This record gives sequence, structure tokens and C-alpha cells, in this order.
Amino acid sequence: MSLDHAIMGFLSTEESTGYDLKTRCFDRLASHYWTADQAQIYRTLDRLEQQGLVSSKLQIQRGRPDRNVYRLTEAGRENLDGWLEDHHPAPPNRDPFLIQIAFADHLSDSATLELLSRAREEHQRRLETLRSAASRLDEGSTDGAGRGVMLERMTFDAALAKERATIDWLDDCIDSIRGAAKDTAPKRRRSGKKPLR
Amino acid sequence: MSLDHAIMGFLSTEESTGYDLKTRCFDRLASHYWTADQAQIYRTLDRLEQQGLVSSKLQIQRGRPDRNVYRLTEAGRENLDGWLEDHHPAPPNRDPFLIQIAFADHLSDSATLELLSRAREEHQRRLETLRSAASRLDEGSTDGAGRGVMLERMTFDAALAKERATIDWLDDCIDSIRGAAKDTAPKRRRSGKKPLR
DNA sequence: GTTCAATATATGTTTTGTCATATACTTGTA
DNA sequence: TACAAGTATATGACAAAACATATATTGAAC
Repeated sequence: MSLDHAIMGFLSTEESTGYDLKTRCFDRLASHYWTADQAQIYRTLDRLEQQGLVSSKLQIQRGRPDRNVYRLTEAGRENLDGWLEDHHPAPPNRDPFLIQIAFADHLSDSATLELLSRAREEHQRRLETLRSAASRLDEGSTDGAGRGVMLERMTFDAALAKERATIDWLDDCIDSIRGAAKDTAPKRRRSGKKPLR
Repeated sequence: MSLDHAIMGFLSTEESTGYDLKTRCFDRLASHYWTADQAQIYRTLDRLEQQGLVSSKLQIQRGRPDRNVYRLTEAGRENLDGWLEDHHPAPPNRDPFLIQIAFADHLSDSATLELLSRAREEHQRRLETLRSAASRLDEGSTDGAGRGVMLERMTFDAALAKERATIDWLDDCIDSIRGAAKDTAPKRRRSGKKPLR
């Protein structure tokens, strides 16, 4: 499972608690490629420990609740390395928004355009969030930074590229529908080059 | 749920059986934006019928097994139309491949490049499958074709755009890693323009 | 002095999706 | 005549993910 290996990946550089995995790792560092529920993380840690892939020790704290600190075991390291170097077929595409588009024949042009522009806004917001996260990464690292930072940057580039592609596609859709609506007016469907973003 | 509305969407134009929904609708028409297991489809149809959103009648056939033909009810139509015109927040991005990239620090350059080029091949194949499905759609429809065909074409454009973006990104990653490997050689990281696809 | 936010974990339940296997009938093929 | 392929549905088991709640402590703000 992917979540297993994401958790093991985070534990491979630094030991951590369930709480930290949720708040620092998944919510902050990985939200553009994976998310996980708190309940799911704790239960996965339990299972990974039963499988001998991680181990934990209870850390008594003063001023704060006690916590379970997890680290990757040797078996976990081997399991992770094996998974990392294997090719795993990409999961099928699932996009609820495209279900809406596919059956939007029932909808009026204005309702369809409303849907498209709301989606555009949402993806625009995501794009901006991604951009600022990526530049925070760039600033926080020295120039010829290490391999790790480069790979992390790549995950942002992937997410950014998909958001940009989605926004461009939404713009094309908006143009197409507007063009088809007034097909008496001077035709200007699919400009090829998109302006202002 | 998305699957509910995908099924209702298919039933909105034509009554159909569970078998047809699986083989003709999901596997053939919708695989680039949604997939569904056969078991899931039949169980969903059961539930939708209990909820009064679809109804079925048993059709006795000769030479073939009997079959249950489902159609959308009035309640189903209303439910579908409501869902279609509402904005639904996009689900979080989930990409197991990016987990691999994020933690590929453990991997050698050659293992990482192998991973990237295998992913590229896979997405290239997907792109070609999409292209031929899209041109089959174009050929099967007259020139100024209706709204329905336009919307269907849009779903292909979305899938195509994302595949293209992914392939471009993979090419960039391959360049970056090759560039970083021999950083003594003339620098040519990130060309900006990608050749041959 | 009480409420709110942060830290920290646990558990019950439901939904969604996958995998495997079973049945049953017909037509075409080897 | 046996066997595969296509049509058609059903069910059991399980994995993955989401949603809801619950507990307990501390420090800061109001």
C-alpha cells in the first residue's frame, strides 16, 4: 500500500510520532501528492509495528502528553527500498468533475460555464498554494542543493504542471462553450495561445 | 457519491443493464475518468433502486440469460440534475509515483532514471490509447456535432492534457537527474523546449 | 476562572473500492 | 464432444479511506 511506504519514507530520515506524521509530514510536506487521516495513520503505525517494519518507544514528557516515537527497523528499510525501486502501475484516472462534464448535456450553457469557472477558481487557488510552497522550499535551501531537495522540488513541479494543464483545459472549455453559444458571431474557438493567468 | 451519478448519467440517456454499464459504459466510454468494478456496479444499482432513484424490470431473453434492465426514475433525474449543477470540491491529489520520487534519495541515479523512464513509457501508452479513442469519437460524429459530443470530447481533452503534462514533467526530471549526475560536463539542465514526442 | 489552541492517541462505524469465486445459458471452434 | 468466449448476475471477504467522537494535559488569552 502507498500509505505504508509514505510513512516508512518519512521515518527513514527521522524518527517521528503519529501526531508529527500527520501535522508536519502529511499536512505540510506531502499534501500535494498524498493525504492521510489521523485515524488511518495511527492504525497503520500499529499494523507496521506488528509486521516488524517499524518499532516504537514511549517517551514520557513533562508539560505535554506522553508520546510514541516510531522508527524504521532494518526490515522496514529493506521493504521500503524494495518498493522504491520497483515500477508500480499508475492507478486509473478518477475525476468526478469529468463525470459532471460528461453529462452536462442536461445543463444550460450558463450553468455549465458557472461550473467551469468555479473549477477554474479552485485550481487557481491550488496553483498559488503550490507556488508559495515551492518557493518556500527553494528559499530554504542553498543553491546547488542536494539530491533530496531536488526530488522534493520535482514533486512540486509535477503538481504544478497538472494544475496548469487543468487550468488551460478549463479555459479551452469555457471558450468552446461560449463559441458554440453564439455561433453566429465571429468565430474564435480555441485560440491555441492562452492570455493572462 | 460519484459512482452513483456516473451510473445515473448513463441511464439518463438510455436504459441499460449492469452488464452493459460495466462493459459498454465504464470500460469503453468512461475509463479515462472513472472506473468501476462489476460487483460495485450491481450493488450500487441495488441500492439506487432501494432509494427509488432507478427502477428495473426483468427482461426474459431466449438464447441468452435473462437480464435486469434499469432506467432512471423521476426522482433519479432530479437527484442527478441537482448534483450536476452543484460545485463539488476537487478531491485531494493522490499520486503513489510521487511518493516514490519524494523518497528516491535512497536510490541510485540509474535506478531513479529507470523508474522515470518506465513511468514515461506507461504514460506514453496511455496517451496513445486516449488519442485513438478521441479520434474514433471525432470520426463517428458529423462536423458541427452536438453539445453531447462536444462535452465528451472535452473529457478526452482533459485526460490528454494531463498525460501530456505528466510526460513533459518526466522528461524534465530525466534531464535534471542526468544534468546533476555529470555536473562537470557542459551544463544543459532544463531546456525549456522539449523535442520529439 | 474559563475557554481556546496545541499536543497526543484511541476507537467505533460507515463508505468505497477490490478481489475472488460462483452460477447458468448459448454459440463457435478445435 | 469438450472447451473457450460472450452474456448476465450474485455474494463473501477484505482493504483503504473517511467521518465522528472520545480522552488527557498544558499554556495562553480573555
